[in-house]
Amino acid sequence: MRQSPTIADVARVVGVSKSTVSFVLNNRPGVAADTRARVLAAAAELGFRPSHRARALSYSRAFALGLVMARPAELLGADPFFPAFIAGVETELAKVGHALVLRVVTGGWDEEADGYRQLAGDGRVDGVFLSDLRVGDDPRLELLQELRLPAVTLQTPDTSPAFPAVNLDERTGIRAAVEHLAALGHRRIAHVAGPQEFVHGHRRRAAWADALRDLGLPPGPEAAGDFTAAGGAAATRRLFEESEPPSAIVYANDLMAIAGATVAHERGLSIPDDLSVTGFDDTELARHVHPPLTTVRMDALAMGRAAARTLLQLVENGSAESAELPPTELVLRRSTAPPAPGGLPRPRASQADDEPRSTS
Amino acid sequence: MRQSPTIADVARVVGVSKSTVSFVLNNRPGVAADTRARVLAAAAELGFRPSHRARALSYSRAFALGLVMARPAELLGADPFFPAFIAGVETELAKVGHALVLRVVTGGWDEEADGYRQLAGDGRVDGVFLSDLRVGDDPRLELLQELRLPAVTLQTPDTSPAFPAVNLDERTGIRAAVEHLAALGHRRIAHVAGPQEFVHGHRRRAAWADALRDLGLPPGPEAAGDFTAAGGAAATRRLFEESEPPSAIVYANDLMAIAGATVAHERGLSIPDDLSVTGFDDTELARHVHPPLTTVRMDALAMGRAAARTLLQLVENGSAESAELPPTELVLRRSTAPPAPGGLPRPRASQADDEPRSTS
DNA sequence: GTGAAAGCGCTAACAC
DNA sequence: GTGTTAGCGCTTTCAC
Repeated sequence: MRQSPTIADVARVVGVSKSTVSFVLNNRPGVAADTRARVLAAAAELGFRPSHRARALSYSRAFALGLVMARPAELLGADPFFPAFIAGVETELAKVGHALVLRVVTGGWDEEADGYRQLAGDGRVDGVFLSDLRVGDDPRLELLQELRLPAVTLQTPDTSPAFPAVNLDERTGIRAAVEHLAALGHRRIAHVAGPQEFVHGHRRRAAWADALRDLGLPPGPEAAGDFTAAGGAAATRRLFEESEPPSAIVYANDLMAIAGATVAHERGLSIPDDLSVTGFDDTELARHVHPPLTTVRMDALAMGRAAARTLLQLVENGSAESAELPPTELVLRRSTAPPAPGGLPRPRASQADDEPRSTS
Repeated sequence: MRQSPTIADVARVVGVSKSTVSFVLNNRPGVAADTRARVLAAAAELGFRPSHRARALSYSRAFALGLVMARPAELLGADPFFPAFIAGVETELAKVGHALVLRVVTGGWDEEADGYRQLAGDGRVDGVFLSDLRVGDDPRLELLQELRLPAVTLQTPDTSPAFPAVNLDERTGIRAAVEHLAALGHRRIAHVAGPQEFVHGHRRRAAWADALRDLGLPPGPEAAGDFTAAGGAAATRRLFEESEPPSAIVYANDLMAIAGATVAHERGLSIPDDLSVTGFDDTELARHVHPPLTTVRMDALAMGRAAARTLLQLVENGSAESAELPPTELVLRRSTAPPAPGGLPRPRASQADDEPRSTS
């Protein structure tokens, strides 16, 4: 028990050869039932555990999948996505004995590219998850093909998809938010956007813009954010400097929405009476800020699970279908109300809104 | 370039043996300068990258370190600690070509123990980081010794330390918070604690209690939280039900503080006029809530870096010194002020704000 | 200085 | 059915 027992130890104890043991352990046919039983018994007896390292060398596989998180360090702690996503990924990987290896790069593209190059070159992983897809030609797509590293993208890129994707319909939830605000009487509905170079930032903005258009509302004012609280606060301040400030703001994530609401408070505005706001993500905190945040729920855990399953399949089979997740839904809380001039007495009687209510 | 070139390819090109190439690549002495140069040139030319898998098998080392995150899945996204900690760890590991492998366990102790067992048994990692240390005998300590898996703990356990630790002085920051509140005139300073079975939860509470005692103030009321927003809100409500509610609350983390402030708002209390609150962590959001949160800053990134360096050293040398991080500091913002002259106003008619916890 | 060969623990042809 | 043998790609002892 000082050294972990090997396949050879098991073979010696049973009195068979290594290959027989290997066959049994891998459930291969062609082993006498009796022998099989004795091998299994001996393996259990010795506490045999196959060496992952030896298997990896033999199979030329890492039995591990990789995730490169490229984020400025400040944002990492605030972003609710990765932890939940990772948890989802891991639950699937653990089932099949794969590991998740993580790289964090805080610098620019070069450092990020190096991250993938090392993961691939070292043979540390058999495939990677591609989050934060960039609009247009994401340079990582080409890089990964060059590296021959299988991947699954979060969201399908606009360009020809080289890899299977996990798709989350963000549009439906945002549209529901805009429709909800319009139904309350808002006509000047702004957007604080995420970075437009990212697919998710871009799509959320497009969903807002399209919803306004479809409702026959004028294009609302907008301000660029960066998904950070500081960026959301700054963007909100810019919106307030408009000649005609909005009566409602649709934020591209909860963090910016919460920071934006704070800016409003500090201007002496009351939410939702003077300004309605909506978020995106439905972070745990969303229901615990004042007022509780109306937001679009997205299931990062499910996304992680789906991504892991898809990537595992791709790695095993050489191909995999893209996965579709259920559409995002609007969660009504108390940060939205009719606009101030209308002055309707707020009919907010039933607010036990723990269940998402899709308005579509 | 179809197959990654091996040490044998390099040897053949140069016209030397594999072992010579190996010697050169590992900077071993005893190779003619000329030969060495030719080997290096050929390796560069071929784009040779040593196979991590083969090295791992030869050295019987994984060149990877592990982190098991044990958290209910729903809460993972809300916790600001892990992402920042991981970023810190990774910056150090990347430098020396090690990988970080992650396990997420959402179940109970059995699942967690299995996580460590698998990581060790598979030889996936050479050591692990132990976060969320439990007070008293943390069962993982014994488990890891049994598994012969090197570890570094975040905070030194109360019991005989079997592993080096990375120590963060949380006490100083909390004490500063209590002293700050006392200096403002508060005499009834409450605490919303983290789980007392965890070292960090326990120490933060102790720091608060000790500070009160040292200032000659009466022991304040307290309520148990669980580091989640929901738990912080519930604990805060319990404090308000005291016969003599506190005029200030020291929270064991920002998340609970923000949720607690929301509860206060909903009772019609104004922060900081009617109630002062302080947090712990200094998350990005802390400065972007209303009012900006006075809190204790802790540097999870630095903790990750220190932990990685310590664990690497332990794995290399077989022993390592514990590391001490700079003491936490109080960050003054606007959630603290002198107590209201008349004491705490009677809470407004309390609304039915016991939102059931979402389970998804 | 350099090469041959054994070994890390497993898989997989190919004989018997 | 089972054993023998040759890899997977690297390190390392030991001759030369």
